[in-house]
Amino acid sequence: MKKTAFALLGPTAGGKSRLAMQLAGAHPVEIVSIDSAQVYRGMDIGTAKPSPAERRAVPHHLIDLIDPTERYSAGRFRADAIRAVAEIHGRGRIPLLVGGTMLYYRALSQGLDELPPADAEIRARIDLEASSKGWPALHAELAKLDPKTAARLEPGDAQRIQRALEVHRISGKPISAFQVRAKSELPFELKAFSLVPENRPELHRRIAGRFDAMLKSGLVEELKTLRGKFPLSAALPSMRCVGYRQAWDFLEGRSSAKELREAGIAATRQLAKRQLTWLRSLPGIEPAGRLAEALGRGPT
RNA sequence: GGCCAAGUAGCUCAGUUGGUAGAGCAGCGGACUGAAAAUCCGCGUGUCGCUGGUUCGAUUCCGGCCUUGGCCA
Repeated sequence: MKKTAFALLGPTAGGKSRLAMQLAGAHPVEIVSIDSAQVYRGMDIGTAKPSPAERRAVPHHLIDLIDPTERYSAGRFRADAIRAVAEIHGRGRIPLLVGGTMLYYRALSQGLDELPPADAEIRARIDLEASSKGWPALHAELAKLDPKTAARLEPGDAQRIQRALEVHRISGKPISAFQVRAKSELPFELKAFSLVPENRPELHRRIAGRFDAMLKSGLVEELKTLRGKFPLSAALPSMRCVGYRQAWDFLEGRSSAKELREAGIAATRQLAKRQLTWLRSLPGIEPAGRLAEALGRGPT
């Protein structure tokens, strides 16, 4: 019989971490982060990482994996998460995956097809082409190589057009040939729950409150320190994270303190909205209210 | 108190030589396969400050009033 892992999903600032810590007080739980931003070392304030005290009280995994100059991926998350869950089971404890990066959750729960990994050099070359021709031209090129993928992508969807061209250049095959949605079995059972604030105004209040708290705790200072320590650029995935992107503009003198606050809060709301869209589309997710009960009875 | 300017979408503003109006941002919905806190798509009725007048018709022209900012007392 397969062992079980639990997942707690929800929009940012929705109270997931708090609930997770609470549950960890009552059950032998270790937390696995499902968070594409908490993987960066040194990005603590803006990603609302659990505090050192919380991490001492309850083991947390998949946090602080890479420097902000590096890149992570959904594929790597899937492998890392499967390994972390196995280790926790090996210790006779319960894995609780907590986070809001829904692509990572889906990659874990539904699997990923075997695609060639990213290639920084090819991406740089495609970026260069795009800057002279524009993305619609590259979309037209893609239409010749991979009509199926081109048909489902918008001519302005830079990121996906680039990925599709990248896969073709690496493998000589269209990305659609890889995307067969192969069934990939997880070595454990995964039960997912979602925590969503009662209403939108409440969520928005929490988001504003939390962003103000981040500014007060020194989000801008944190970024300034990171910029002194690493050769960062605004194009890096780490620097596109909510809060850091806006703080970057502020440090570059492109926005005022007031604009930083407003843009940061708006970006967080938009993130939360996308997370809610994901949550509505994902199958088999139960309300978080049932999680405590499930942990209590679940055979681990 | 006098003079001047501005009052149009939640915000910043454009516009209508008189035929009831549109951008950006915000917001809302959606998509999503190794960058995903990313990337992209769709959605715009609002007493055009209030009130009289002129007019077939006023958000637009004229008068008065109100509010805000500036200058002068």
